[in-house]
Amino acid sequence: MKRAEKFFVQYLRDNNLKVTKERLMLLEELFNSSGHLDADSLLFQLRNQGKRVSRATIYRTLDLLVQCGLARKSRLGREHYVYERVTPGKRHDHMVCTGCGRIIEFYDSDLDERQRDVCLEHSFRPSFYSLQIQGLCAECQKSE
Amino acid sequence: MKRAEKFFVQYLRDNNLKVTKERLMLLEELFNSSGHLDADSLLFQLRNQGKRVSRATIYRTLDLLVQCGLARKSRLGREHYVYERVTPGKRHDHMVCTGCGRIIEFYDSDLDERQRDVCLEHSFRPSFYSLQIQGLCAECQKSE
DNA sequence: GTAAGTGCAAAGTGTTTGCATGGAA
DNA sequence: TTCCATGCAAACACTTTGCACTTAC
Repeated sequence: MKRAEKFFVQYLRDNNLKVTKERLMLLEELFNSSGHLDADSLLFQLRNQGKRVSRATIYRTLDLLVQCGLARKSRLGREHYVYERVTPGKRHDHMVCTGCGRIIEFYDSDLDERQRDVCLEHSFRPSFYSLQIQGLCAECQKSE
Repeated sequence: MKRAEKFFVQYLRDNNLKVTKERLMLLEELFNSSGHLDADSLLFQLRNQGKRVSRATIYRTLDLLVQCGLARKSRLGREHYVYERVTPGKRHDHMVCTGCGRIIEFYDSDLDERQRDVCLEHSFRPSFYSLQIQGLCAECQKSE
């Protein structure tokens, strides 16, 4: 966490950007949260702690975190973007429930390897958390 | 194609819905087009043929086609929904370029099988075209 | 004739942007 | 003191909805 903050501050300095309390706040919140957050969840989490930021700043800061490689932004099958912290070396993929939006993280080395091969065949370069499986989670199957 | 139309008409009748020229038109257009279309592309393709429908009807009809299983709706990593015809028995998966939005269809039996296993392990039921790989296509890698 | 479908325009989402004010360096 | 960042509200892009009119059955 401290490491991420150092990295972020350095990145800001290197790019003539300013180190503001809002930016550090957002970084901390994202790194303290596990899993996938959208801009609004982040906003409400912060509000609950009495910290106030505008939506615009959230979007702008998250973009910054994505640019410097500390976060990843993706559209996991639903109506809005979700952000997650990047943990180098800890690869994982996602199952996204089209019923309730739940996101399951998993890792399977065979699948990972096969994915790599398939991508090579199509000259396609997979991104970091690139593979995603859509379907229904156990809960949603029950209530069908 | 005729088969799909018959099926659709039957579905409409069974549900006390009406068989309108707009609905048949949309079905035909989707089935004549290969690949993935968003609502607007569909609108413009039809306009170019002198056929006029409203955007609202397009969305409403596409939903209908999804409900009866003739089409699939998904958010393939970009800002809007895309629709594609369902071709039973012809499984395929998608690579989505996060650079330009291009969608590559592919099929790999090993990957498919492994996917099935992983899903079982998590009591997750993958949907029809469930697997998606995000990354950069060859073009977009060049122009980096 | 009646219920359902259509087009239009308005309202909804979630995200981005322009601009005046505030704050880090 | 100088830019850059912030908050606000307006703009955006895409999708959905309400309503008066039209059409299938």
